[in-house]
Amino acid sequence: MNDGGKRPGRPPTIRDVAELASVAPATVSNVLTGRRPVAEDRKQRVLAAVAQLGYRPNHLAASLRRQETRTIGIVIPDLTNPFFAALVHRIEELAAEADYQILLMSSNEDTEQEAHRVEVLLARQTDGLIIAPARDEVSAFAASAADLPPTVLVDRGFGLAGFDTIAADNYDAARRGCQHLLSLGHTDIVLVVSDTSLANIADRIAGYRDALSEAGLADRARVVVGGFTVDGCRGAIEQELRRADRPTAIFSAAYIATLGAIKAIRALDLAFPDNVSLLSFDDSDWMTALRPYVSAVAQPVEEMAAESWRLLQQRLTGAAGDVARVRLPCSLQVRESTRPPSAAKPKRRFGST
Amino acid sequence: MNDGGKRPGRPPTIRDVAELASVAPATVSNVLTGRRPVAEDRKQRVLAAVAQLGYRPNHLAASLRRQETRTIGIVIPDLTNPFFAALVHRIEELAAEADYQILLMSSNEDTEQEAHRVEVLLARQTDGLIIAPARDEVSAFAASAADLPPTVLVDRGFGLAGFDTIAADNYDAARRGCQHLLSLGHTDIVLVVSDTSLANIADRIAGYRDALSEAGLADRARVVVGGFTVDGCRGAIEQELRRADRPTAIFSAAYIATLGAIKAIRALDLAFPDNVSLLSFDDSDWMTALRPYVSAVAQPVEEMAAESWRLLQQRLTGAAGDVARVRLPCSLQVRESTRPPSAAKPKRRFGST
DNA sequence: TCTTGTCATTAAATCGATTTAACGATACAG
DNA sequence: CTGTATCGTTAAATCGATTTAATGACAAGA
Repeated sequence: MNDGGKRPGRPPTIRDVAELASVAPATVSNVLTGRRPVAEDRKQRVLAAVAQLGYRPNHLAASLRRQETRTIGIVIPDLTNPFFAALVHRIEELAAEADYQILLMSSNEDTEQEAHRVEVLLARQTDGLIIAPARDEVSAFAASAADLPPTVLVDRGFGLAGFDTIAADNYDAARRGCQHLLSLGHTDIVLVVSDTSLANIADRIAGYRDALSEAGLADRARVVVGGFTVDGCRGAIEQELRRADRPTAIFSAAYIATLGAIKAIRALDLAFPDNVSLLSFDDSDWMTALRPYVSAVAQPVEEMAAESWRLLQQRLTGAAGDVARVRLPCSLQVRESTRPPSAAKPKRRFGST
Repeated sequence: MNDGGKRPGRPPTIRDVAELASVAPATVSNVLTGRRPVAEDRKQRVLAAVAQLGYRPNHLAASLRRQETRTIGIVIPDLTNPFFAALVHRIEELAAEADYQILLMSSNEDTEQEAHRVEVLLARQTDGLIIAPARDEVSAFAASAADLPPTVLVDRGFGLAGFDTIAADNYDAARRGCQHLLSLGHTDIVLVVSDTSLANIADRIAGYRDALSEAGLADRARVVVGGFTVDGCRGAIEQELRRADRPTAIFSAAYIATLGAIKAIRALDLAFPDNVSLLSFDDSDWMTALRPYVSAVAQPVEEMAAESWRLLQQRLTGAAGDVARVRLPCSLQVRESTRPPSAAKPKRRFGST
């Protein structure tokens, strides 16, 4: 409200505060940062001046001098994917508690955009980076780990040299999911994935295949690629469901694949689990809102976020040792959409519409 | 890879580049920013030096000098709400195109946290702010509009003095939604909201009430408050559904309320639209994945994001005039969950589980 | 030949903080 | 009473860029 008559139109600087309190700028700094002791009376004068001027330290200047921005960059493929939204949400929360802020960028699953965004973050002197890479190669976003500030890779790029990496145990999760379906008696299980080029997905495929092999059904593996859109997945799944040897179970190995699967089943006037069992990778509130509850493999998003932040913070404070590789276990939520295959395969129609 | 022998361990500065190219730092700046002309031969020398050293301008230093950070702060109540996730996603995309980066913060629906986050953003010299406030008063996050850089308020705080504000036309949307239900013959329509203190919600309630009044059913209005959690909403709705005079239609006026409503209906072994019609505020992919498709009032998220960015950018470039107030229309998606009330009110059980 | 003007170039000032190093005052040991 | 240590204080240097203002070279005009 009252600018004390200093420098009209511009926010007050540490110099203004110093002048008003009749001390040196360094003293103001010492009061505010608490780095060095300041006599009580001067401290009060400074505090009063700060209050009177409504002084707010320019974080930019401090960052430049300190060579530390307390900013971390986060790059994710797509914020509209609830998995990444939840991840970012939690990381932001944890970072804020430690007085770190986040610069958020989406790569839109595109390596070129990703590389550009990382470049921008580097220019902005972010203290650290948390990246969920679009691809599993470092070359996509940096020449090498050495070119980057402390960086942790989450969800993708697991095990890349020089980085702390965190991912869900996709292999184990897919294997257990498939075993669950096998234990129900399914032998025709289609795995629906978005894209095969990601290690994540490759792991899920491997887990699925291994579970089948262990059951002596290696030759029954059927993997369908639906792409990164709901409609793409839906189309691919519809095609499978139209075949004469229709699968008795669908294991949708991605968030969009699940949406696509549900829509496909519905589009063909089929029902789960009556006509096909459905198992989803990625859990959400909707799984228990849908009519028969949808069984799902739940990724430990919160833990992935927590672990990402923990590892990054360790590096930031120099308390880190060798690069860490953390695999976090998924949990299998058996609900209603997975049941033994019905021998008759009845085709049920709906009353509505 | 090769640091040219300059300053080991520290990234090269403009001085290093200048020295290597045998020019003044100012010349390097002029080459890189293109603000003043530089002779071709020197320009080439500079560019070569930049490439050799792997020089990357320190954005912090530039920001400090230019008094412009090309950073905008975004504060939203909750990133796990798909509405806000989509909003942020789109704004980030648009901002990136204009070479602006975003600092993202969640207020967690809490005004204290919100005020603190805004304070942090101010200290960081963000050029502009986009806020979806936790409450509709300015006092929650600033003494007044004058204390803030160019700021637009989106979704909430519509019409607050001194700000560009953008919101969906909640009143009209709720009114039309209710009219739709009325036109189907419903007279017992319960409106479920999260919280009544928000203007947004008040508008929805008003639209709902007005639609009822216009139909001469003012006294039939029933508004249920479920809070900000799915379970809270579910509980509140279950209670309504258990009453003897069970409503024939539920209008869930928020994302969580819809989830709660669906879960409540299911928990009581009821079905929509057979036992109760269901109309959702906020659309999503899931609405057409659920068994009977869920009718919904769709908020224009993309447009809200676009308009937010457009207005902010106008202010940033000084091209703006009076504060703008933009109401964007919602669209009513009539699908399968809304139907005429059945006279018999049959209680249908599911076969499964 | 001597201005006058133009233009690329650069030395120096600047942005707003923090940190270093120097300083002066006081307290204490010898 | 002198010499040393301690401690709060501050002038000045610093972070790494941009911008201002001054410089010098050269061309055109008188």
